[in-house]
Amino acid sequence: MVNSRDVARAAGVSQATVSRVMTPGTPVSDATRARVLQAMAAVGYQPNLAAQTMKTGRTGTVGVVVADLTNPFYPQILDALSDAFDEAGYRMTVWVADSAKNDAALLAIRQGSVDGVVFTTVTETSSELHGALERQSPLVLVNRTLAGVDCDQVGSDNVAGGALVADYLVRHGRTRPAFIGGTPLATTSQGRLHGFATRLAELGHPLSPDRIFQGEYTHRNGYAAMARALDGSDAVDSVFCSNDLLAFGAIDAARSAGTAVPDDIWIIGYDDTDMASWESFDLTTVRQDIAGMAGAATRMLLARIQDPAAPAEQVVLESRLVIRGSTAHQPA
Amino acid sequence: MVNSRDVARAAGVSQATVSRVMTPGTPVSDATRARVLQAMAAVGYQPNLAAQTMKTGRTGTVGVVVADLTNPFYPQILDALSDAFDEAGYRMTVWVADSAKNDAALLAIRQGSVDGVVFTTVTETSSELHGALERQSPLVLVNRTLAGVDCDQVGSDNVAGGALVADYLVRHGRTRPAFIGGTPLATTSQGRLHGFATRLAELGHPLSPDRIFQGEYTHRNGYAAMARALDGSDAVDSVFCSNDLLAFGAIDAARSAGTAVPDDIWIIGYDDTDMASWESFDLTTVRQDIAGMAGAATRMLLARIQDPAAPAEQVVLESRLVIRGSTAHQPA
DNA sequence: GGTAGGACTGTATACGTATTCATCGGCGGA
DNA sequence: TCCGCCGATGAATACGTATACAGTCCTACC
Repeated sequence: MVNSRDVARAAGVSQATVSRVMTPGTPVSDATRARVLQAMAAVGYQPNLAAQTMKTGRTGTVGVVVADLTNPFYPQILDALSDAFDEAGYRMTVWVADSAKNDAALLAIRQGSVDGVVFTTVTETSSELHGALERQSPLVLVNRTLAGVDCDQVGSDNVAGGALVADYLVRHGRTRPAFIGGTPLATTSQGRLHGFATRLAELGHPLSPDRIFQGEYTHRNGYAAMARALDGSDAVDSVFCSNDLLAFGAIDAARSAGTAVPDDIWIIGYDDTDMASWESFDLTTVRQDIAGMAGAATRMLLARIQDPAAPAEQVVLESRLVIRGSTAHQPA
Repeated sequence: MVNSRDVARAAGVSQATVSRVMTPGTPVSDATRARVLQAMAAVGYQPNLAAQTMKTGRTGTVGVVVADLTNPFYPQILDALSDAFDEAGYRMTVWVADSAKNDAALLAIRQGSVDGVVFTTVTETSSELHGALERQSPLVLVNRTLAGVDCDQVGSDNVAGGALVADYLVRHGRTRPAFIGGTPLATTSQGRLHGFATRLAELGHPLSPDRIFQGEYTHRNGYAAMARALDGSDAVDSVFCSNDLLAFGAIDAARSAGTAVPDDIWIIGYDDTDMASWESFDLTTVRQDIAGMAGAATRMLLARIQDPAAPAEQVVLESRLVIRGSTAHQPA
């Protein structure tokens, strides 16, 4: 492994000068700079990242915890985060959380292997998380947020999103909706249910508990819940799924059962993933600004790394309803 | 940041002993070990990864380059790789390749920020790649492989897979197939097309060039290609798509055009991603052993890191046809 | 009972870089 | 002409860990 000393020898300068050439804002004459750069190219020098990290305490790497890549929402946000960090000159380490990988990510901060972490899937307040916050470790919660936790968070207004759907359904005479939600541990699902149920009640069509189905955020569960909803004695005329993946499962279940969408039943999702616009699904859904979330998260995390003691910032993005074929197009 | 010296002071031992406690195979008395472990817990010690890396030259991190997370194949393989590396005690850095991220990954090896890299999406032989191989950098090609390049590779037998499909179609009287492929730069698509066309010719039903559509591996392109295929004057009775994502697009296009699947046209994909089994698609497809590929890649990369000079290994996994509803179920 | 050897632990050092401190030369102002 | 300042560079050091080396003590065996 060729190091800066080798370059120095080749260029006839000291190791310190080689280092200076790579550090902006340090005085080096044009002549020596040129000589050093040429020597670097000649010997194929690459600075050793571990050594740089040890000296500066910065790794130039951030971590991202994502759950369940089979939910297309996460690849999309990962994609957006990747672009954003890339542009900022940061590398990105990914933990695919099947269980308690959150703690692994927090550990990584303590080990100094990442400068900060983005969580996309926090479910509860672990003691590890609290510890990390007390230690002022740079971290940002995206998507799933936690009320009452004093740290940078960026999410969308799930309550408002749920209310949007309630408004839309009732306005079009769909007053017997069901709700298919993700795990109750997910704050996203909680918020959407809450906003949905509350607004329905306000509009005089309260959501009965036996029309609420909850489980993992999977296609399979969306399918199973929909099957049960269709089986119920009372006729459900619409279904609000707390994410697109569940909605896809629900659509598939309806299709299997011979129930027509949207003629017999309306289906609405949440996220507006790319797949929602595919003809097979053509899903009416609440659009989340995924790129906006990723952009805000990146900005906030980098700012936090700069100044760990700054006051926490909480960003809430607007959501809006995207109407497609899984609900009837009513000409005004 | 608390370091091993702090632990040593707290435990009343030398820094070297603290280090020994963490290194298996070094002699430490039970009493000291206990005292040190207790001190570690008391002060909240976490070893500094950068320093460890600098001493040992090993980072305990591997890199993975994936392309296009919107193709469900990649999340699945990423998931599998994540599990495998996790179990092996390695961290995983992910590059989401939108362009020339391959070079970034190779650079990372030279910078010592990863011990090795898995490529899932190599398209051509860059000079960077050659340079890395000459430098004996540990790297493994998965999925897309390169003939004539002397390095560890694991892929599936795309030629055989294409032939499987040809056999199946002709056996069931579908003799006017079209082929919708990914970019010709992708060795996977090349191989599948080659196996498909060759076997068709052998069976007396050569694939005419105007029934070959190629483009990016996207839903959109699958849709567009299918639309054109349906527009053609001669009646295409089946379509082989070189991955599932294209097939989903093709199914959507057929659905939009009012062409019934499988009654009017058969559609076959490649990969057997989870989504292929969703009722909306119910896609006959060539199953790739994704977990097997990930497992082999992990094993090979770690072995390569152990011994960079070992002879290169090339693994080819079997594929098999999974028959579903997008082709007619013919009772024997 | 003496000694060899093994188990354990402390001291010292090196990994490759960034950065402080000191040195040197040149240049401008008085 | 001389002094002082600044730009440019080299020498030296520290980051936190792993490990070679050396020392100490104890046990076991002759």
